[in-house]
Amino acid sequence: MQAKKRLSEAVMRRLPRYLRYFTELKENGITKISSSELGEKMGMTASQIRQDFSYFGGFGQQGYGYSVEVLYDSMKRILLKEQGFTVIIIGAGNLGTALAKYNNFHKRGFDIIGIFDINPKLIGKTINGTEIMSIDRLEDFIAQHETDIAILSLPRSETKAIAARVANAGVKGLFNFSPMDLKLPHEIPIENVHLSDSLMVLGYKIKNFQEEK
Amino acid sequence: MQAKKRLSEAVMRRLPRYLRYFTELKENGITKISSSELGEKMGMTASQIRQDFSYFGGFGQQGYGYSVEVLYDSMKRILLKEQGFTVIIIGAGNLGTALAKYNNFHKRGFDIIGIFDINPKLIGKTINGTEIMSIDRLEDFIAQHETDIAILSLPRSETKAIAARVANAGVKGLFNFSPMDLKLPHEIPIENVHLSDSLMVLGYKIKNFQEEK
DNA sequence: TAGATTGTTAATCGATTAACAATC
DNA sequence: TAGATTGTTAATCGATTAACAATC
Repeated sequence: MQAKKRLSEAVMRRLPRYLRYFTELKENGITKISSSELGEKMGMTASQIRQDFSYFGGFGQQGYGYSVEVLYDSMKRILLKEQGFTVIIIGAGNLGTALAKYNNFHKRGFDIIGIFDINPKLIGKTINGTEIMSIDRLEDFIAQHETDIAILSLPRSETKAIAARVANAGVKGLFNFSPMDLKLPHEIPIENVHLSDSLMVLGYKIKNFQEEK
Repeated sequence: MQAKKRLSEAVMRRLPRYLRYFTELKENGITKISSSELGEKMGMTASQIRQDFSYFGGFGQQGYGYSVEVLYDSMKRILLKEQGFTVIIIGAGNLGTALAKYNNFHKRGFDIIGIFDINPKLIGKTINGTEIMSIDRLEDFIAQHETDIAILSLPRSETKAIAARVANAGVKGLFNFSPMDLKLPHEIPIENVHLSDSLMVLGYKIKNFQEEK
């Protein structure tokens, strides 16, 4: 076991997928697995799996394989925070509302503690027990409730300004749904979900898949 | 100008981002740009941009740079279909409804021609002018309306079976929102949007970003 | 102990960057 | 024509795969 170089982006993006598979194995009562069995299941090489795990010092035992329990616990510890992450949603439109009601976030340890909108008609209503507040109360709320993540489900035109406000107020990371590359002066981690981009990639693949036949 | 080897996945995934920037340049009335200026704007090297474009034979003129008009038209032609893509949404829950109302898909040439659900209370209602139909009519509808893409915004437990049904019925690609890796017997292009995975990546980045300071 | 499978080092493959000749 | 900037070839970098010694 040894400390290795900084985890690469490629490996990091595979971690949630590992966690999904470990959860499934656990639920199915499987207690041990080898890198080659896991590779078969996940559609990747055994070598890559062992290489990935070695970034964390390795989770297995030579000659035996991996304990699913150890895999699951280790990956959870690596990816999640003990107390969970606190999340606010800014923009209670269709998408914001859908995300507020999306149960998988909560299951994974992401707790929605506040929702904000500019529309007076929405303010005061609740979604899944969380109140929609005026965007004016944003800084105030963040000052009073430690907030890890702000989900930005806003019109493109509003996104940059609101992103700067929450970053200044002390939010630690942004989950952005606007079709733009968000860059901030005050540097914090940002994850962009570009739905139209993904759909266009699919469209391109379809066009090419057809042509190949 | 020459036909080159098959476009790599990495380059392909950058194409929608190029299109976004070309659209913006056009809207701002900029008519020409060099690879170094574009690289600066997009946060990538001029070399990578020229290399990427060369997969399509190159869009520029030596000594001059690139015509924004040419860039925009070329990328649109590469990514989109003349008549647009036809899309159905399966699952009219919170997420499905939000996607049906999401204007950016339509702007990019993806037209929602049908919505399906199993819930009798929803059937017959319309979202943005599109009727919600019973899932029983799925095969029937696809047979009558050429359907490029099915968006799957369904419970995890339903996803696999419905995916197989639409693939069999002749849909050409799947846009899957369930937190699972969809594999089908009948091989067609699939794009997965794993929102929880992305959020976990953000969580991991936040944890590490904090530690580094 | 013998067999199995890891963790790690080495080899390969692919993607990005640098350099430069071609040419507008 | 001279200057600029492309398209492309070569060099570098990083990620994946293969091989194998360590060891349970």
